[in-house]
Amino acid sequence: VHPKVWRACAGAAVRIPKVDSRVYYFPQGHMEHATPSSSHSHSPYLLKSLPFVHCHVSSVDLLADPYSDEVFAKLTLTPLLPFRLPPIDNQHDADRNDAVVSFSKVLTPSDANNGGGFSVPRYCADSVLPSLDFRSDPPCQYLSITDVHGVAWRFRHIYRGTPRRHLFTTGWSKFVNHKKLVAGDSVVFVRDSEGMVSVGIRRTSRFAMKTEAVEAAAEGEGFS
Amino acid sequence: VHPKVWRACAGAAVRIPKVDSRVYYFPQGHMEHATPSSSHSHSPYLLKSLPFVHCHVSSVDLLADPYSDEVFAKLTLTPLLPFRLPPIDNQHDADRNDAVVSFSKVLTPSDANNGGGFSVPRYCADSVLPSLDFRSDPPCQYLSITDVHGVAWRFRHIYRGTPRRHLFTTGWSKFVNHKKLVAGDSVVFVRDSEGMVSVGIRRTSRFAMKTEAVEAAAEGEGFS
DNA sequence: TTGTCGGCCGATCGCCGACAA
DNA sequence: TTGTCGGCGATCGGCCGACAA
Repeated sequence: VHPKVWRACAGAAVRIPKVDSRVYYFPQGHMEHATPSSSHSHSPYLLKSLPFVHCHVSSVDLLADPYSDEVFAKLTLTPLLPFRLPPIDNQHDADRNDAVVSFSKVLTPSDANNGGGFSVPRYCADSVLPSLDFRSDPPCQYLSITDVHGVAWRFRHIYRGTPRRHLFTTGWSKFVNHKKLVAGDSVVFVRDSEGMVSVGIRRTSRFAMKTEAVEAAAEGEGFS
Repeated sequence: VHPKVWRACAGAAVRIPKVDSRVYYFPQGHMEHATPSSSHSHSPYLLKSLPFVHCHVSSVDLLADPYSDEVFAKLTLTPLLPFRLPPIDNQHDADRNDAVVSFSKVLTPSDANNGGGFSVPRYCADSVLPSLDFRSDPPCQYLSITDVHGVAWRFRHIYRGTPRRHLFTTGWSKFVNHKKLVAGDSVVFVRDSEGMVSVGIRRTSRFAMKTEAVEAAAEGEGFS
């Protein structure tokens, strides 16, 4: 998954440490996010005695679940128990220089219901999507937008109605049904520096379908 | 799965040994049916040196795959290497006394295509299905038919057209789609001694979707 | 006897502007 | 600006008899 797309899907509040940085691992927080069956069985002594563990981040993978499209981060940590190194800069992003624009919208019932299209917020159409040719009436174009797996989805983007508004019509309901989206889920549109548009989704917290993804996401959110 | 339904689905050619009987296990046959990756790795010496092994059947389970509906038998075998006991009677079926009637049909493209019903062969309608009330015109009834999992399927059974023929209309395509049936697959209708009608399916040999079921079925077919 | 076809009717899908929040 | 609604046209599912294999 492209890092910029991943970040847009995960949301602005999520911070992921860089490779080779140092972080503090909070076992208690990880335990509370894990499933009840697997969490309370191993090494309670260690967990209780160590509120946090200083670790070295040896790998960071930004991944997406093939089934649910949920994004999550997989971190490999190496404990640095005897040492105490000053944390290095986690702020600087190597991928900050290439500009991307993204827009996220929570799906309304009208967006998610079958038989409906998608109301594209004005700002999203203006800043993320390719601009329409307003000489035609109504202005209309077909967009090929790729998801986190690289699969391209084709949407008809039209500007119509009174008053005028941006809509996705043809292709939208197939996307909703295939991704099993419901009202309350979010979609994220991202335009990278070359003008390519991607789409990601973030599901509302009606419980996750895949425990591993939840645990891994919790792992990521535990750091800051 | 009820033994009679299981047998109708598996086909008349399939013979399954009884519990506590003695059978000969042919490792070579089992190997050839197993997947290439798992078959050629273990104990080739034993397999080559023993063309068949005399075994005691300690359990027989007639099962159906929850996803594909494919029926298969699971046998538990105990080798009787030092002994040679005369095989006991495998012919007598404890469940032979209760009479059942069954009919099997290979699905035509018209049966399997969407938008189509199912042509019920005359003999199947006469001998397996409850008889219609021919005073109404056209004669028509709704049938509740259970599959191997005990799930009931409702079919509209009508006798119409010129010339007259038996058809399943409403409910049939839902069954075909849910079971993912295609032309060449078979359906089996069974009426037990109490008049209850069941339906089973047998898929054509475009390759099986679940390896375990194939191996187990091959295990069953290896005996005779 | 029964497999396939074209006709046809009704249900659903999905595009539309109206209107109001 | 944008969420929801009713209208309605196109498409599709699926029931039908005709006809031939």
